[in-house]
Amino acid sequence: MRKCLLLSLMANHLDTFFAAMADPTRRAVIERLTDGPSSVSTLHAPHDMALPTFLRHLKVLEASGLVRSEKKGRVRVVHLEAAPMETAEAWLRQQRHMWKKRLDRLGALAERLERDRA
Amino acid sequence: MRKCLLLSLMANHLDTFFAAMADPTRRAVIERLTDGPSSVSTLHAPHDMALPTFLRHLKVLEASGLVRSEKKGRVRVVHLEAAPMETAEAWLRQQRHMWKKRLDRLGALAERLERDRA
DNA sequence: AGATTGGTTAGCCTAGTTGCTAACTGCCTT
DNA sequence: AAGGCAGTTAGCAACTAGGCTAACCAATCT
Repeated sequence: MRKCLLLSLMANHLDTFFAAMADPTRRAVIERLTDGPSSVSTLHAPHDMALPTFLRHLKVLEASGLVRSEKKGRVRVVHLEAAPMETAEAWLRQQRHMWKKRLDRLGALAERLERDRA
Repeated sequence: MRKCLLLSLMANHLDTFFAAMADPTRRAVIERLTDGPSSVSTLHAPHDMALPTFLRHLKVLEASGLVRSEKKGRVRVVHLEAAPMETAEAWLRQQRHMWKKRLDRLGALAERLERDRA
């Protein structure tokens, strides 16, 4: 029961995380933030879109937990939060691991058959 | 120029990959497929939705390259394709790496300041 | 105080996604 | 050949996503 709750929470996180990453603008923001916090308008500058539109991308990132921000005076400073990325990476690694394990079992089986035939 | 083309191709792959992963039904299918290929209706069984709806999820997965399928007689067999997952995992790892490197630089700087103050 | 800068809210539009049902094709079994 | 099973196509409704403009705070600069 406990585990089920945990899993569904994580599922929800994966939902918002992957959805957040599915947009090139948002991935570019993430890349940009890996070398340090930055203000909204600085982040906005290289992107050819209206500021309100861009702001909504930031909100999506923030809602997914990938990014946090606080306001100092009239400028809002945004910074990266690595934890959700680790969660997702772990999930992917897990899937690949399962997949590889199965292929190994399959390989072993093939080898056994080969040996038996000889 | 060549690199730019490559990057934009990858960007496009990341788009479709992350979008594909943003849905719990589709992630469940991926998990299921890690332990072997399976037919459409077998994959469908545990999901409480109409078959045509489910089929579209499969199409999304196939379009993103995560999955391939071929038809044998009247049944279509679906199997996992690990490469796109590796690409995405690599991208995430890269971002985390950049982030960590920056934190290290920051740590070193702090340490230097500390030393100077002493 | 008034103008400027940085961000925010509200509202609109278009395109795409996710669910459904109904009807159809094409292979297999009897 | 008839029936059923596996999948597919077409078309509809509800909702979300991503873009825009216009108008609006609130902090700073002159």
